Amino acid sequence: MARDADRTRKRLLEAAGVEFSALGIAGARVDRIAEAAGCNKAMIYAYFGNKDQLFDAVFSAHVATFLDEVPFDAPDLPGYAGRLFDRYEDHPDTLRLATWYRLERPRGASLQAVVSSNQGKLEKLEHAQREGVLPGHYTPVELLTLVLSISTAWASMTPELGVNAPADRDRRRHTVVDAVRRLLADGESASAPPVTLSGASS
Amino acid sequence: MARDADRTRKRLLEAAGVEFSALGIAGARVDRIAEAAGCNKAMIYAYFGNKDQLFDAVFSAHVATFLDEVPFDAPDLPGYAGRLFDRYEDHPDTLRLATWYRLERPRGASLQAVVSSNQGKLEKLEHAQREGVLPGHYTPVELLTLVLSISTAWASMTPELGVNAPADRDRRRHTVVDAVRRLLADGESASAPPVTLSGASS
DNA sequence: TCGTGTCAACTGACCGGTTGGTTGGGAGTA
DNA sequence: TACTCCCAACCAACCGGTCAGTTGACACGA
Repeated sequence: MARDADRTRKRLLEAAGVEFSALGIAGARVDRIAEAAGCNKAMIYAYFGNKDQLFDAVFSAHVATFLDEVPFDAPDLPGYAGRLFDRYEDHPDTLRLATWYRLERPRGASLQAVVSSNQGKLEKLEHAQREGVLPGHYTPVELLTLVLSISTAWASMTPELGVNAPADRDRRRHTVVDAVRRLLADGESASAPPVTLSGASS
Repeated sequence: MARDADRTRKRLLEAAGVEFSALGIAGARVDRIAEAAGCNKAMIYAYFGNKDQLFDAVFSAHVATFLDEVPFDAPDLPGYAGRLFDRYEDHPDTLRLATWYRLERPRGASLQAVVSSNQGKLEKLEHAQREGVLPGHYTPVELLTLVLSISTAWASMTPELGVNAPADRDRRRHTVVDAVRRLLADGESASAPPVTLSGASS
C-alpha cells in the first residue's frame, strides 16, 4: 500500500458518495467517511477543503458519469426514458444525491455542467420538433420535465406505495417507456390554453 | 399570554414544520424550533418525546391535512392531478417534508394513514377499471404512480432546469392535466409485456 | 375576600457526547 | 536534504437531551 495521493482522493470520493447518498449533507459524518476510506479525516480537508466542497466533488463526479452513460436522444424519447430508468435502477445513489442536492443546497449555486447539458437537450428537442419528429403540443421544457419525471416515477415513489405490488422490473420499465410514448401520441387533448404566458389565476 | 398547553403544542408544531421543511431532520435544530415557537426547548421533549417524534408529529399533521384537502377522484384522474398540482404549488412544504421523510427514514415504519389511503385509492382505481371508466393498459399501482409522479413534475424538478422557461402557473398546470389525460387515451401502444410477473432480466 | 395548597406549564442552566475543522510532526521517496 | 503524503491528537463550538426549580392559574376552606 504505497503512498498515492490520487488513490486516496478516489477512495475518499467513493466513501463520501456512499455516506452522502445515505445520509445527505447534514447527516453525513466526515469521520465516518475518512474511516470508510481507510485514511485520516485531515485528508478530506487537504484534498477537498471542507464537507460541502467534498459533497460538490462527489455530486459533480456522479453527474458527469451519469451524463456520459445516458446520452440524450431527442428523436427517441421513450427509449431515452427507458435508459434513464435502467440507470436509476442500477445506480440509485445518483438520484438520491441529486435529491439531497436539491433539498439541502442553498439557492443559486447551480452546476454549470447540468445547466449547459439541459440547454443542449432543449435545443435538440426544439430541433426535433421543427423537423416534425416530435409533436408540438408541449414545449421543449415541458417535454423534458415530463420525461425526467416519469423516468424517476418508481424511484421517487413514497415507500408506503412502494409496498403495494411493485411489479417486476421489466414491467416497471415498460410502464415508463409506454407512458412517454403515449405522451407523444398525436391528437389534440381537449382544450389547450395558449403556450405564451398570460395573467395568472387560481 | 396565559399558559396554554395546546397553544404551545401548536406553536411548536408550526415552528417545527418550517424548520424541518427547510433543513430536514438531521439539519433541523431543536433550539431554533423552540425559539421560533417562543418557548423552551424542554417543551419539545415534554410534548413530543424527541426530535424524531416531533418530525413524525409534524409530518403526520401535514399528511392528514393533505389527504383531507385533496380527495381522491378515480374517475377523473386528470382533474385529480390538477388539484394535486395546485396543492403542491400552494403548499410546497408538504412535498419537501415528504421528500425528507423518504430520504431520511429508510426503515420500514410506514405511516398507517398513508398505507390505508393508498389501499383505498388502488381499490377505487381497480373498480373504475372494471366499470370501464378507466382504461386497463396500466395496473392500479402503475396508474397511481404515474399520476403522482406527473403531478409533482414541476415541484421536484432540478433547479438547473427550473431556470429555463418555467412558464406561468396556468400553463404548467395544463401540462400536468394534459399529460395524465394522454396517459388514459385508449389504444394499444406497441408491444406490451405481460402484467403478471415473469423472470427478471437486465 | 383572603390565605393557602396543588399541580400543570414552563424555564435556565447544565451535561455528556459529538462535530467540523486544525496542527505539528513523522514516515516514505528521490 | 527536500518534498510529498499522511495521521494521532487536539480544539472550540455545538447538539440533543435532562433536571431541579420557578411561575401562574385555580380550587377550596374560613
